[in-house]
Amino acid sequence: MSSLHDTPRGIPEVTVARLPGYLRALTTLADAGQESVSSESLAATSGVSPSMLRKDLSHLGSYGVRGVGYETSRLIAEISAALGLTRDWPVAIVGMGNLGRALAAYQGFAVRGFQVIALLDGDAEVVGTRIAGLDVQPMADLPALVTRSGLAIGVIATPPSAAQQCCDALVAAGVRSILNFAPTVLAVPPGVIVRKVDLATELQILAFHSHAQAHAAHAEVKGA
Amino acid sequence: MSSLHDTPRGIPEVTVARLPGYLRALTTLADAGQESVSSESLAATSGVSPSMLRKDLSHLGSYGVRGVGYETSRLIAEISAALGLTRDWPVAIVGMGNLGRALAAYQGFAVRGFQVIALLDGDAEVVGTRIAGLDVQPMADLPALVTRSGLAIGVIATPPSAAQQCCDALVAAGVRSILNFAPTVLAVPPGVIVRKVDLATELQILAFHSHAQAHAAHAEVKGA
DNA sequence: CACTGTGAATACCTTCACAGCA
DNA sequence: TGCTGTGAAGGTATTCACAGTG
Repeated sequence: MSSLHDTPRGIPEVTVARLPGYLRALTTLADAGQESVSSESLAATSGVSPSMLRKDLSHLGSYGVRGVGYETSRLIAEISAALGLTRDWPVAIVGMGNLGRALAAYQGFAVRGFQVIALLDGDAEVVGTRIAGLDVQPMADLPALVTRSGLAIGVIATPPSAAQQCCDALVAAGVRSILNFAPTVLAVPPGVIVRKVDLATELQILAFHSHAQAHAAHAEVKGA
Repeated sequence: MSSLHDTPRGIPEVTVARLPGYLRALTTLADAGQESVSSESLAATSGVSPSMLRKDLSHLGSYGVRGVGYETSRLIAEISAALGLTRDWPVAIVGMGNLGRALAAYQGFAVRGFQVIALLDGDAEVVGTRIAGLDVQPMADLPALVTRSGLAIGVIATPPSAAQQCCDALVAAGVRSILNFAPTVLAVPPGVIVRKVDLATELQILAFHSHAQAHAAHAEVKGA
């Protein structure tokens, strides 16, 4: 029943990755005053198929009502609980270059429960400067941040050459969840989870499709 | 043989998504002077299994030498060609809020072949202001950008409420590849490809794992 | 009756294991 | 001999189709 791709609580990784989308769709519906929603309608809003939505939700439990649908507020509560959004998650950003500063200034982290509590940099020149209302701290402060502030999530925004070293420092301090913006493959011990965000990769994937399409269009013209 | 998940040239979507990673690993190796690399070594650098790497590369053709490995420069050329990186891809960013400005300032787009040629905004107040060396243009300029500059990739960095409208404008102007930073599901006609980058989603996935781990640790303490 | 929850079927992706070739 | 390229096997994810139920 449970497999290698299942998470500790038996929820498949792919399902976990889709839950935030459902949560967002539900929040939108709830804000609009909808108290109940069918799998068909919620699936459409979330951009997935109704059967996939139902299968995903079935991993959390049976929170729907047959013949009716899902109670919006109930489902929001259940998904939030499953994702662990009932508590706050302190975040630290490591690397105050172009990207790090952009991330610090961008208010996208200030969503439900996530808060940037510290900015760090390995360069003594940068430490102590003030960015987006926070004093940049040295890497040596990491253990104290974990102990005192419960830091759980680290964001790596360093150049690729420094990423592994910063990752090691985060892991050594006790951070178990890392969001990596550096274009590098990070090596981490078991139990530490890394997710990667890479603009260059995304653009190259888009380029492939534009390229393929231009090709196809050209072939069509030649064939006609 | 070919399936629904295959791209026009018969390369599976998952493979396309991994090619940029191989390309980066290869570039690193080439810069270090390595002229040849085995699937085992390249796979390790790219963070995948050797068999997956070989299967992926086999979709592009037979560019390896049995008993030896892959010639670094040759493979770089072949993957670049497959991804369509042999030409330039002009990019426009739509939405000059917090995120859009951060993206415009961040030099992450300035990788091989990608160049931000225009910044756009729907707000007349913002149009005409200068950001990161470019004058912000009105949305009405989109068709001309596509015609005159060959704009092919649009980046949406607007608030979610404006995202669909901007997406429609991009599509109407002829843009077929969209990178969406807004937390919304975009509806697009067939032939248009959308990729999504969402910090909130990434953080929530990480929260799930931290949460699950805290749970597991707690259970262990109780059980002991 | 309408819609959920779920076994069964299908499609897809990854890994295995080895044939084939420099 | 050593490593690639690939059919076959195994495992995962998605869709189908319908039994179950408020």
